[in-house]
Amino acid sequence: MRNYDFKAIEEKWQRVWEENRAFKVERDPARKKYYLLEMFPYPSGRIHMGHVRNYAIGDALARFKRMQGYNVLHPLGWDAFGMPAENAAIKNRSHPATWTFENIHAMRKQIKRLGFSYDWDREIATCRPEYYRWNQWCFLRFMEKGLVYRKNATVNWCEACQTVLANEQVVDDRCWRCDGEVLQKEQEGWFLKITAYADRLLDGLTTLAEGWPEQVLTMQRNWIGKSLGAEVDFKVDGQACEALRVFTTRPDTLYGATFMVLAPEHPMTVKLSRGTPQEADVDRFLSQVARQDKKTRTSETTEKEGVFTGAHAINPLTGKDIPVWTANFVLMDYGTGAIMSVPAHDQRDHDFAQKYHLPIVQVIEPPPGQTLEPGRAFAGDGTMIDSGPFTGLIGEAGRKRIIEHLEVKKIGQAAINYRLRDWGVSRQRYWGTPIPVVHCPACGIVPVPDEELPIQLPLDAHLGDKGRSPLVELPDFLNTPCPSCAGPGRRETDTLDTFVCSSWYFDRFTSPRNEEKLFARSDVDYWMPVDQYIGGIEHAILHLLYSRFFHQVFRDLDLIDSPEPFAHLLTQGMVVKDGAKMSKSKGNVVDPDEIINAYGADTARLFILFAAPPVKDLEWSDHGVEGCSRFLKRVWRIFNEFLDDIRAARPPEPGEPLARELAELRRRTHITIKRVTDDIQTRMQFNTAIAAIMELINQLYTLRDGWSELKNQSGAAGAVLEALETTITLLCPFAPHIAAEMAELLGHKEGASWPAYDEALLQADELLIVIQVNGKVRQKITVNANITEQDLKARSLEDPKIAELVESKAIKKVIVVPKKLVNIVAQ
RNA sequence: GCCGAAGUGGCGGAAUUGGUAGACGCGCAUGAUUCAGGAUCAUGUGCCGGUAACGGCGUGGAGGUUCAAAUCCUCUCUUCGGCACCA
Repeated sequence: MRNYDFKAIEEKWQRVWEENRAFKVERDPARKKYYLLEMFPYPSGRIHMGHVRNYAIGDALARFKRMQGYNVLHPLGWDAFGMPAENAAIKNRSHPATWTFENIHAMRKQIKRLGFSYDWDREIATCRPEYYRWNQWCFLRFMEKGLVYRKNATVNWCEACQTVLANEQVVDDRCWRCDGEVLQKEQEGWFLKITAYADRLLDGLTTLAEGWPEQVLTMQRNWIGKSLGAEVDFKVDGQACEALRVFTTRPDTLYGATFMVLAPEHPMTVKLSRGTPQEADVDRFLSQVARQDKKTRTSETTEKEGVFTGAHAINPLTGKDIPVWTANFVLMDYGTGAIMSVPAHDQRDHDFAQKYHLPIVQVIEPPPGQTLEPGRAFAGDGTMIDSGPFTGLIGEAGRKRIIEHLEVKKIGQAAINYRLRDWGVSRQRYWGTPIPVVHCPACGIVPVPDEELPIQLPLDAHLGDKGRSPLVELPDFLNTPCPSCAGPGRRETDTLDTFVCSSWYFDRFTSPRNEEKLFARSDVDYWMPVDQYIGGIEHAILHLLYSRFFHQVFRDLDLIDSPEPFAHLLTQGMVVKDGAKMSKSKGNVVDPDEIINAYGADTARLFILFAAPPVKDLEWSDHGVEGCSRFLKRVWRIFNEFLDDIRAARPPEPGEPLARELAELRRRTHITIKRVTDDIQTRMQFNTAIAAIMELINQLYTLRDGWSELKNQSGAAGAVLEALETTITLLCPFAPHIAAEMAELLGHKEGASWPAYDEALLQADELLIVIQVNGKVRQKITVNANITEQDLKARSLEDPKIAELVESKAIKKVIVVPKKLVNIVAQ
C-alpha cells in the first residue's frame, strides 16, 4: 500500500485544478447562482492563520454549494492601496507598487498551496488603474448627486511622523508607528454625505435580520444612532439677537429646563458674554477647553466643567429667566451645539446643576413602582407634573403634544438627529486613488470629465514623512488645464481613503475585466447580492456600513437591483494561542507555511475547521493538528485496505437484505450524510460535520477484523464501497486533495455531486430505551423499534431491576417519550 | 456605567425541539505488534467510594418551574468583546 504522500497528492491536484481552470465560472441565467465571498486581504506580505481560517470556511461552503449544483462565484482579490505599503517603501527606499506586487505574488503562492477553489481569472488588485479609475468614476457620480463636499475637520496628527493618521491608526492616543503623541488638527478635506442615507441604512438592517448576526446589526444601529425629538428656540433675555436653538429628545421635560448650556465652540458663547462681567471667565474657560484633546473631552469620566456666560434666556413654556452657561460636555457637532438642561431628569444635567448650585425642578412623576433616588435624576418616562396645560400627560403622548404646541407657536418642531457623521475620505498620502477634480482659480472646483479617467497615480513620486501628499511636488501631475475654462488649474493632491476601494469590489468581481463600465448590469444583477459573506467582526461597522452606503447610492444611480449587498454574513472568531491573539510581540505566531510543510494543506484546513465552530475563537493546538493528520492517514489506510475488494462492487440496492453489521454500516453511512449536510447547510458548524465523518470511519475500522469472512457475504463489498465513497464525497469541502485522489483511485472523474440520504435507512430496527425512576436513569433496555407505548410501559415495569426499585412504592405516573425514555414516578 | 456574547472533564469542544450530560478529537492508562523507540491497532478514561455489581455527586454559584433542566424563569459571580457625556 502506498503511504499517504500529502505533498505529492496536493501538488498534483493543485496543478490539475490550475490547468483545467476548474473553478472558473460564467454568468448562466439557466442555473441557480451562489456568490460566496471572503473579505479580500490587504497584501501585507504573508498570510496568517486568520486568513487560513477565513478562506477555509469559505472554501468549504463554496465546494459544498458547487457539489449541490449551484453556479458558484468564489473570487479573490487584493485590497492593495494603503499606508503600510508607503511606510515600508519609505523604510526600504523602494516603491509602494514594488512592495505591494511582491507581497501579492508571495501571498498568492501561499494561498494556492492551500488548494482553495477560487476563480483566479477574476483576481483584482485595487491599486491597478483598471480598478481605481472606477473609484474615480464613482466619486464623480457621487459629486453629481450632491453627495460630496469639502469642509474643515478635526484629524489625528502625529507630530513626529508629520502626517495624518486614520482613527484606527491611533492606539491609546499614540501613533501606532512611532508611539508619538497624536494631536487634533483642523484640516480641509473631502467628505461623502453618508448621513443623507442614515435612514435607509437603518431601515435596511431590518431586512438583514435573518442573515446577519444580531451583534453586528446592533452595532450598526448604535453607530447610526437615530434620536427622535424636537428643536426648540429659546429667546435671549433683553437682547435682540437670534434665539438659541436646542435639540432635545425629551420635550416633555421642557417645564423643568432651569438653565441652558452652549458648546464652547458655539458662536453665541463668546457673543453673549461680551459686555458682561463674565467676559474674562468665559475666555479663560474657552482656552482651557481648547487645550483638551477630543478623546478626553468626550470621555464620560471627564469632570463636567463650565462657566456662566453672563446672559439669560427665557424658557418658552414657563416664561422664566434661565441662565445660559457654556460647558465642556456639550459638543458642537451633535444636534445644534446647545442644550436645555433639565437637571431633575438627566443625570449629566443633574451632576452639573449640583456642582454649580443651579435649580433642580421635578416635572416628571415616576410611574408606580419606581421611585426618585436622592442624588439621581429620573430619566425614565412618567407623568408630567407642574407642566401647565400638559400636566397629567404620560411619556410619548406628552412629547407629541408639546411638539404640536411648539409648532403652532412657531418656536420649535419635531426633529431627528443622528450620531452618524459624514465620511471623511481625504488622505494626504500617496498610495491611494487620486481624487479626480481640478482646482481652478476662475471656476473653483471642477470635476475631471469621464473621458480623462483614470487620473493615473504617477509612479515617480518622492516619498517621505512630509505631512502632505508627495503629489504636490510633481509639477507634471499638479499642473493641468481647467477642464471647464482651459485656464491653468491645479489637480487635487489628496487621495481617497482605501475603504472606498473595498466598498464596491464585490460588484467588480462580477465583471472584473470590463473596460467600459465599473460592471455590466447583466453580470451584477445575476450575481449580486453576495449570498454568503465571511470575515472578521472588526469590520462590523466601517467596511460593512460603507459598502451598504455605496450599494444604496448605486441603486439610486440605477446601476444595480439588489436591495442589500450581503444577504448573509458570517463573522468568524479569532485564532488564538495560549489564550491570546497571535502576534509577533507575544511570540505566539504559528506560520501557515510551516504547518503545510509538516502536515499538508488538507490537515491544516481540517484542523482549523474541526477545532471550533466558525463564529467562536479558535485555540490553536499542535496536538490537535496531529490528531487531524492522524485522521486523514486513517482514512487513507482503511480506504487502501478495502480498495481491491470493493473496486468492482456496486452500492447496495434500496431494501437489499444485509448482514447485521453491514446493515448497521449502511445506516451509519446515511446518518452521516444527513448530519454532515445539516451541519454545513443550516448550522454552519463544520466541527460536528467532521466529527460525524470520523465516526463513520471508526465504524469501518470495526469491520476490519472479521472482514475476511464477511467480504464473501452478499452486498458486503457494496456496503463498504458506499461507506467509503460517501466519506470521500463528504470530505471534499474540508480536505479536497485527498478526496480527489481517492475518488480517482476508485475510478471516478472529478465533480461528484453531493450525496442524498435514504430516509428509510436512517431508522434502526432496535432502539435503546432509557428507564428512569423519579427522573434518575436506572436501566437501559433494547426494544423493537415498532413497540407500542403500552408494551414499552409494560416492559419497563417488568424489568427486574426496575421492579425491585419500585417494589415498596406506589406508582403515581408513568411518562413515556416514544423512542427515547420511560420515566416512572413512584413514592 | 450601558449593551452583547460566553462560562460544561486534565484540554479543544458536543448535546439540533426540555428527555441517556460529556459525541468527536487531544491527553492519559493498559494490552497487541516491535530488539527498542516511533508509528499502528485494540480497550479503557467526568469526579468520589467500591475488586466488582453498584451507589453518590456533577454543566460558574444560589433559588425556582417541571415527571424530567446544560437547555426555561429570578437573583448573583466571573471572563471576553463593543459602545461610552450624543442632549
